[in-house]
Amino acid sequence: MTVGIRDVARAAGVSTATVSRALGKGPVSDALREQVEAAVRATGYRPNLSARRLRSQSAQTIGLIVADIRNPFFTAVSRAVEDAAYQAGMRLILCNTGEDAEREALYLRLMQEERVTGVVFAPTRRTAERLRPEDFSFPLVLIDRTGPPGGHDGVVLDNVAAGAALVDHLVEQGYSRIAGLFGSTSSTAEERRDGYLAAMRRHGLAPQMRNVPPDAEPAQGEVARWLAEPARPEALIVSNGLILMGAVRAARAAGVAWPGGIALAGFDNEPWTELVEPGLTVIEQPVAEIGAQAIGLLFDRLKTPGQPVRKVVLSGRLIARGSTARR
Amino acid sequence: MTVGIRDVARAAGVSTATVSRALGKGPVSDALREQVEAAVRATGYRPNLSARRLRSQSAQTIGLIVADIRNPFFTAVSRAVEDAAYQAGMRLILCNTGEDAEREALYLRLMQEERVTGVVFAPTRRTAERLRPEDFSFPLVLIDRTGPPGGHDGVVLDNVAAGAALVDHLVEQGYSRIAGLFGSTSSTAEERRDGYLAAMRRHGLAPQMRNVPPDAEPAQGEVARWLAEPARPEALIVSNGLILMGAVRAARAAGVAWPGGIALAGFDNEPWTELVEPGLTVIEQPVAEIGAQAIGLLFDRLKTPGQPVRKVVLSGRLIARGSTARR
DNA sequence: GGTGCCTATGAAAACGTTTTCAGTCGTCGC
DNA sequence: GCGACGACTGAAAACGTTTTCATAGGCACC
Repeated sequence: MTVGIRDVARAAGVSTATVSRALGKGPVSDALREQVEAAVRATGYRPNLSARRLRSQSAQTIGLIVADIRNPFFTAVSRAVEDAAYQAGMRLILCNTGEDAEREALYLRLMQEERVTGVVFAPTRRTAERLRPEDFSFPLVLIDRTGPPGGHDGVVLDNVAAGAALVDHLVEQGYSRIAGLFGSTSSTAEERRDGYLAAMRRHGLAPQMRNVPPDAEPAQGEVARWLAEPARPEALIVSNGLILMGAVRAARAAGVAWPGGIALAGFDNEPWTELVEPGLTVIEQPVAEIGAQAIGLLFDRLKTPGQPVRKVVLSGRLIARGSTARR
Repeated sequence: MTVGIRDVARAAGVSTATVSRALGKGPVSDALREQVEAAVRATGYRPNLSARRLRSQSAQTIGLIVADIRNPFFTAVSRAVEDAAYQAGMRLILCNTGEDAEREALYLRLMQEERVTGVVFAPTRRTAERLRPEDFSFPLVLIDRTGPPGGHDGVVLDNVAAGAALVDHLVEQGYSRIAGLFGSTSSTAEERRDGYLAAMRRHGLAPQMRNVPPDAEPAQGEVARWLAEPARPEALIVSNGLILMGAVRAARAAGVAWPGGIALAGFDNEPWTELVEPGLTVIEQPVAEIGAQAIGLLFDRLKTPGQPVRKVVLSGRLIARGSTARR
């Protein structure tokens, strides 16, 4: 029915071993190699990757597990990962967990069954904590969020510094009643909060913090309530792009302008943060670099399995815009 | 080394066939099934999917090939496709082509080699034209863009109607010098242009059209030039979300306000189109529905291979905002 | 009590490759 | 001219499953 390597071998008048070598990198005479290539063209042969993987015990596949591909941060990172992967001749399996620990476990199990070459994973805090390297037969690189030290390679933003940078910037612009709204499921949000807290203390200011599931709708609700309270803060720092969107929606809905009604600053330099008027002050993450570094760490570990666990910490860049104009 | 089905069989005191049946749906006595499950737990056995696929000739995998996952339209669709796929017990392989015909061909070949169950594909116009069903051994469902009639199942927006709806809306709002800027690589843009053209003729207005590669930067450049010309149009209709972003950037950069300087309308109800001030009038596409329908068509065809080719045409929804306020 | 059928099970074949192993042939060095 | 060696090739094993095929046992029916 479907044409296999034996059909090609027969057409070329050689053995299947020779066909395999001609298509791979084995030693074959030029004459036979041409015969084989002609036979491949004639028969329209396409190798069966399942069979190849089974025999060669190498999947040439990397898995990408993120919370939600619609989060622009993950979208951008995934594109970088995909580029790097396909450039190395690997395919990409994509999984969305929706921040659900059960689905995370499910997909990790799937990766084991696929016998993937490696996995790039942005875990929830809960999963990150119980992630034990010895449970996995492939390199696991964590992005955005990190586990306990010494566990897995990872590439993250310097979140503490970034959180502090936003506070410093706002203080410099003349704000003092600076509140923080942070995501409740990731270690990333925690670190940004820690940076916020430390900087507030350093400036001798009273922190004011809340937590919220890291999505636009819950954030919008929380900010709406907050804006309605009598002691509304002068400025609000939020811990990711989706929460920032929720905050902007809430402010619009309540008729509160920024920075006049409340100054806004957050994370992720998504295109729209510039287009909103006034533009939003954000910490830009080097998304492409994060994806590329993750694949780099992964390949390094494949090459040198025994090397010590590495954590690449990248710096964010503060982009000051109108939303935090001088008070 | 790694634990296989024979190890489980040995541990359970049964044959590998019984283990396979116990894990699948074959007929096994309750007693043995429990023994097998215990053995699986004890050994930590994980089936090898490559082997399973090879033997069972069923990959349980669907491929998704889009131009760029960072295009929010594709992001949203991909999420819907992924949800539906995993719900059906299938995995998703993601490919970005960057509107490059060569990569499209590469990835289609990859899908053949993976022996995937089916593929959801948003082809460029050039590839769509030469897409012949008999070249593929799996169902291929086209989304967003469509090929020659009768070729493959597909789900698309009613682009002609949508393009016309934007014109009608602008005319109703009092505009007459309405220009159109359309993407140059997809049949979708062509159809939207056709709708634009037809509606302009119907209203007795003179069309004014340009083409541009469907990305933000080229669009920004083109719109910037256009805005600088003496006979600037009163209104501009653009054919997708990225081009709309380029247009907005160009207008901002040139200090041209909307709708005063130029009215703007486009496609894709992305979150930021609402947050920009004034908000942008767009045609909203039912993205989740498109993804779900694509998987639906795919499964239908697997079940009933011989049925006639179907094309699902979904209607867009006009969301009128300030960018096209009455003139 | 024999015949036939149905269910549960195991042995072994099969899936389509890559890789090992054992040559074969020509060439080189002496 | 002969042994060793190297480069190329083919036969067959191997990868880890599922599936086919055969068989054993139990049960119903006459």
